[in-house]
Amino acid sequence: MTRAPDLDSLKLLVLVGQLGSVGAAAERVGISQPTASHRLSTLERSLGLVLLERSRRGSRLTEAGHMVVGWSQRVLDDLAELMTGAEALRVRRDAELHVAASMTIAEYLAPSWIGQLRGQRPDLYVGLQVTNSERVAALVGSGAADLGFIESPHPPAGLATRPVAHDRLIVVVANGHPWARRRKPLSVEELAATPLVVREAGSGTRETLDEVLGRAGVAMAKPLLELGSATAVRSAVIAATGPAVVSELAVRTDIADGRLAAVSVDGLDLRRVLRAVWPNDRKLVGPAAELLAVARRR
Amino acid sequence: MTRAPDLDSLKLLVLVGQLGSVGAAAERVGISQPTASHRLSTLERSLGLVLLERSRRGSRLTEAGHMVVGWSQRVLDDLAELMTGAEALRVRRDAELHVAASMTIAEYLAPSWIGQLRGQRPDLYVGLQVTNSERVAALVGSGAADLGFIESPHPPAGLATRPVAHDRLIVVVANGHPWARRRKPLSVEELAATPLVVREAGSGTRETLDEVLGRAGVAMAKPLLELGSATAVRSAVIAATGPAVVSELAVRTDIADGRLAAVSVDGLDLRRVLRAVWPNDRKLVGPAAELLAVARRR
DNA sequence: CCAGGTCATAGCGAGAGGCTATGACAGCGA
DNA sequence: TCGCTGTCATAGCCTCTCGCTATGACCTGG
Repeated sequence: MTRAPDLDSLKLLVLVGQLGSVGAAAERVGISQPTASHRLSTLERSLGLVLLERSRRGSRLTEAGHMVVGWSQRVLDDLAELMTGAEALRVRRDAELHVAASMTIAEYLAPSWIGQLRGQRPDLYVGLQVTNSERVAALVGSGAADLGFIESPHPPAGLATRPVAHDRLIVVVANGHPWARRRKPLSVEELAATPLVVREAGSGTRETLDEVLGRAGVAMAKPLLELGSATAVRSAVIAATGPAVVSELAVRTDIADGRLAAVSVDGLDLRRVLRAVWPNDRKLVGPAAELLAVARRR
Repeated sequence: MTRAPDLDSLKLLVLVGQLGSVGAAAERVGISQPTASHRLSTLERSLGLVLLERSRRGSRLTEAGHMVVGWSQRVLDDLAELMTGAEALRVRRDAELHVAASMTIAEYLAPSWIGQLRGQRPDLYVGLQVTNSERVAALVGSGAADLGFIESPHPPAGLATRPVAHDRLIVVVANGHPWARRRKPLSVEELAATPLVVREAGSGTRETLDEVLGRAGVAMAKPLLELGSATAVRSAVIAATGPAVVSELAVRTDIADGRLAAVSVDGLDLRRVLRAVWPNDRKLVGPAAELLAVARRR
């Protein structure tokens, strides 16, 4: 059984690939050259692969090394998001820029935005508060937050607002599920009649779903399961608990590589706009304006 | 300075979230309850967040805990791909199913496919050989590989073939680059006249690019830089070395969250079909057929 | 009020992983 | 041809992390 490699070694490997030398990579991460050498050997042993072609004039990645670097890169990128996200949650109190966001945005978009902003301004501390869209509006309105991001269908009155991204709720099922092989879209009635795995009442995702179904003139069946985060819903679907309705942001990669199947529903528009909000009377300046610019590009 | 959390602790946290108890999660990963308890405390301290709400009847995730679990989930998923990928490279020799794939497919799609197949058949060992599309065809033709995946524009003669996915090369630039703010698409001539960061000659990506440009009647300028993997190209673009042409698979997430900008090119069709290939005379059976099925669904 | 469940603390032992010092070897210039 | 410089590897030591067991403190339910 191969144990999980530690992240520092992966980072080291990536650096060796970029810098072409074990010693240089060691210096970059602040460890001695022998230590780096030893760590890389350990990594190779633990993966059972030769990753580096060592010579007296430096080290180059082998074929396998290139592959592992590619995979490591993604692990490390995601880890960086985790770290910036965690930091933003942590420094909430005494940050220079106070951001409030609804859950989906906070989980899938905000860390990346904040990370990019901090790439431009490394000494800027950003605080992130996550609540539901209604409370985001209140926080921005009261000045407790400088900038908010909401997923609510109704832009709140009294606040300046601007769309930053689009999102769509989708019906997903595990691969074994009969719906995965359907060729015809589901009817709204069929969907409404089926017990689903959904987010808990009060969440933006759930609200959107209820409202869209209501507008289509149907009432949702009693949920199969109510869960407190998109991640939990996703896990339940993968475990084949049943169909679910969830933001495409949460399952984008699962669908891209076939782990989950998206089921289209006839005549149901589950798109929604993700918006930035800020106090109406103030023009956005400084870090808040920069963050908005980062969020808006794309 | 917050150090990188170790992956085992993240996994433990995810399990606590699912199982609702520290002890149960500890048992699941094969460590003692006190050890798990201690590790979780360490994780909380290192992130500076309270992740669990402990009670005498179990432990529940806090708000911050939910966020961290979501971010961790993605780190762990990527790590799982790394591990299956590495294993597939390692057991190449004595695997029960021999797969050969070109680089882009091997890096971005194959680990997920193999992971899903191994989810169904845990004791099946899959070996992965990565080379260029031409050699993949040769390996399959000679029987050295049971199933191949190629990104070449010309399906090789004498082999059964079936499309499994689509891919597209795209022009990407860093956000500061002038092209990032363009509203008009680039002309083919403009693109061809600009030195680009590209994959090395001989790679499927480079071949596709050369061929498409040739068909459009232009010749590519001398490359700014030639690199040996899509990951390296991506890094160069992020470092603002210059524009690059790379598979969308490599930069999908970067574009989705605005780290890189895609530039459209007028009248250039850079789509390509990714195909499975296998010997013409044999009907696919067993693991090879199963893997093809996994790759084809979506 | 005890039984069975939870999580936390204490103390100990082993091993991972850090460091410095040194060796081996290739390439380059004098 | 002979150092000089730069590469990576090995050896030996020491620290501190992280695992374990044993135990405590505390709810909940019978």
